Amino acid sequence: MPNIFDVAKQAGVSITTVSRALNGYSDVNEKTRKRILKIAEELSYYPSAVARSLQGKKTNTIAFAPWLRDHIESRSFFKEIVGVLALGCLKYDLSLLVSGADSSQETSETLREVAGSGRVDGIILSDLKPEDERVALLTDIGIPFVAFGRTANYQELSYPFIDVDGAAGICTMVEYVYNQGRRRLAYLSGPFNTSYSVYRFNGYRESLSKFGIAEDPRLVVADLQEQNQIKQAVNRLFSLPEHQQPEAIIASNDMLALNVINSLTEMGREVGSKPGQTAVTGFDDLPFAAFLRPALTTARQSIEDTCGALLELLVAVMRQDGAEAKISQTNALMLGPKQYLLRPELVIRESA
Amino acid sequence: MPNIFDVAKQAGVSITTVSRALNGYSDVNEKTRKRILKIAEELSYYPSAVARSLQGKKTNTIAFAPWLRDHIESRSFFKEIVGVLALGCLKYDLSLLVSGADSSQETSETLREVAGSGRVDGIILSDLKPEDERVALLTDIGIPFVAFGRTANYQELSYPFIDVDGAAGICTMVEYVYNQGRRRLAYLSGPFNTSYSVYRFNGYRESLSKFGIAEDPRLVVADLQEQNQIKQAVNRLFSLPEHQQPEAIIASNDMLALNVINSLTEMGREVGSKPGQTAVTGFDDLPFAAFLRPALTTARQSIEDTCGALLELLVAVMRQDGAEAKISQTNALMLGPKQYLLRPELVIRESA
DNA sequence: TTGTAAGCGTTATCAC
DNA sequence: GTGATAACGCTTACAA
Repeated sequence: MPNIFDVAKQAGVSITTVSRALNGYSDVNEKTRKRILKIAEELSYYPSAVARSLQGKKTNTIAFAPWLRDHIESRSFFKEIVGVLALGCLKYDLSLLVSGADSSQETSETLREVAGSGRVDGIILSDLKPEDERVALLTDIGIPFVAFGRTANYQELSYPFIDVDGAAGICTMVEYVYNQGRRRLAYLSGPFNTSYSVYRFNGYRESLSKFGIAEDPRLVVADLQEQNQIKQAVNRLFSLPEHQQPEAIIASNDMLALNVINSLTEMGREVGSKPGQTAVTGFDDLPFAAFLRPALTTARQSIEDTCGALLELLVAVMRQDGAEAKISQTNALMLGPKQYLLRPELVIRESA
Repeated sequence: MPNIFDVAKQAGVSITTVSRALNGYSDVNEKTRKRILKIAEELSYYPSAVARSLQGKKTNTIAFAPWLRDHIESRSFFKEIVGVLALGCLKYDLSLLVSGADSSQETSETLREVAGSGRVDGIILSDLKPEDERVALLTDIGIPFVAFGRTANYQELSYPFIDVDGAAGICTMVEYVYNQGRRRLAYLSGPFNTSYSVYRFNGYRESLSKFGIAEDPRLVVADLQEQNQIKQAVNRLFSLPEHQQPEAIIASNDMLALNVINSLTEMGREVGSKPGQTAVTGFDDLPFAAFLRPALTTARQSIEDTCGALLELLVAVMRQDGAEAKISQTNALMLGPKQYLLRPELVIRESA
C-alpha cells in the first residue's frame, strides 16, 4: 500500500501539498493538484483511514450497539434492524460497525471501548433498559449518539432518542379486540428487563382500566424466553375453567405471537377474529408476520421508518446541528428536544 | 478521554511500562502491573484502537463487502446474512464493519478503501460475479479474505471461498418435481450478472438434459428484478397454449418464488404438489419460506451454516494457518485448498 | 524491570 | 502556493 510519501515523491512536492490537494483545499495550484490527483490515481493511493482518525478527523462510520439477550424475540429483531440500518447507512455514505458482547456484563465495556476507540463518529444505542448506564456512559464520553428506545428518566437526561410508542401500540390492539366483544384478554411478554417490554405492558394495563376490565393475574405471563415456555404458558391459559379462558392473547411482540399461534394450532384451537376463535395479536410487523397462518394482526413500527429516523437524527447530532434536529417521519411525536416517539399503526390481518 | 500518558503520570511510570502492563507482557513487575491496571480501571482508560492499528496491530474487526444490487432478491438476502454474520462474529470476539456503495461502479473503490484503510483484519467478500475484479484487488493488497461465492476461474486463482452448490440445489428440485411426473418445467431467474445465478441456471439445464427434456426457451425467463416483471412473466407463461404451459416453476431463489406464488394465486391458479396444481420451488430457505402459503418447497443453504463456515475459514486465514483450514460443516465438499462447496438440502413443504 | 525515542500515516500550524 | 515540523496515541526496538 502506497502512502502519502510515495505520492509526494512521485509528484516532487511535499506531503503537505499532497494532503491539501487531496482534501480539496483552495490554496493549492490547480496544475499541482491535477498532477497529484493523477499520480494518486495511478498509484491507487488511498489515505489511511486509521491515520486520519488519529488526527481526529471524521471516520464516516457509526456503530450499532445493541444489548444482546438470548430471547427468542431478540434475535430476529436484531437481524432485521442491523440489515436495514446497514442499508440505510449507504444513503449517508456511512459504514456501520456492529459490535456486541457475548455476555451482558460486557456490553458496557465493549461499548466504552468502541466509543473511545476513535473508530466511529457516532453510535446508535439499542435495546435500552429502564435504567441504562450506557446513556450516561456515552454522555460522559461526549460522543454523539442516538438511542433506539428510552430510559425511564429520559426527561431529566434529555439525550436524543427515537422510540416506538409501545403503550399506544398495545392500547390499539386491546381496543381492537375489545371492540370485537372480547373481554378476557391475556398478555404474554418476554422479560421486563428492557424498556419497551415495560411500556408495552403498561399499555395493556392502561387500556384494561380504561375499559373497566379487572386485571386477572392468571392471564398475564411474563419472562417468556423460549419456545417451550411459551407453549406451557398457552397450555396453562387453556387449563383454566372454560369461562375464565382468554378470548384474546395480546403478545408483546411478533415472535411471541408466532409461537402462540403455533401452540394454539397444535392444541387444535382456532385462531382468528371470529367469535369462538382465539384472537392473537403481535407487535413489530416483522417480515414473516404477513405470511403466518393466520396472517398476523399486529402493530407496525416499520423498521425502515424507525431506522430512517435514527439515522436522520444521528446525522443531525453529529453535524452538531444546534438547531432542533427535525426528522421527516410524519407519525412522530416530539417528547423533548431530539426525542421522538413514533406511533405504530394497526395492521389488521387474520389472526385477530 | 484519558490517554496512555494520563495513566503513566498517575502511576508514576513511563508510557512504555503502561503499554507493556496492559498488553500482558511478562517483563513487568507484578506490583507495578497491578497498580497500573487499577489506575487504568479508575480512569476508565481504554487504549485507542485507532492508534493501535496505526502500528499494524490487530483490529479484531472484519468487513463484510457485499455487492449491492437493486433486485428484489438481493435485499432480503443481504439483511439476513448481515444479521447472522454480526451475530456470528460475537463468538470470535470480532466486530463487523459493513460498508457498501450505492452504485455498483463504486463497490470496487469502496472495497479498496476499506481494505487499505487499516481498519479491518479481514474481509468477507460477497455476491461474486463470474469475473470479479475484487478478488484480484484483495489478493494484490494482500489482506486476508474469504469469498462467499466463487468466480468462474476459481481454480486458477485459488483464493479461499465458501459457496453453496447452486447447480446441485436446482438439480434436486428438478428431480423432485420430475418424479412427480412433471415435464414442462419453467425456470425463472434474476439477472445473470452474479455467479450463483449462473450456477443455478446451469443446474437447470443439466438436469433437463439428464432427464432428456428438451429446453423450451419460452419457459425460461431471466433478468427478473422487480415484482411487476415477475407477475408479467408468470402471466406470459400461462398465456401459452394449454398443453405448453409449465407444470412446475423452478425459481432461482425464495424471493422470486414468493412472488411467483402470489402471482399464481392472484390468477386463481392453485400452487402445490398435486396433479393439476402448479408446483413452485425456491432456493435459500429464507425465514419466511416456511410461512408462505402454500409453504415453500425449497433448497436450504442454511445461512447460519454458511456464515459459520465463512467466519471459520476467515479466522483460519487471518491466523495464517498454513495448515489447510478445515471447516466443521459436515456437508462441505472441498474443491481446492480452502475452497468449499456446501451442499444444499431439499426441504419439502407444500408448494411442490 | 524500566525508560528513551523512533516510528505508524495523516492533518494542522507555522513559516517562507 | 508550498514546505518543515509538530502533533495524534500507541507499540516496540534499544538502552540503561
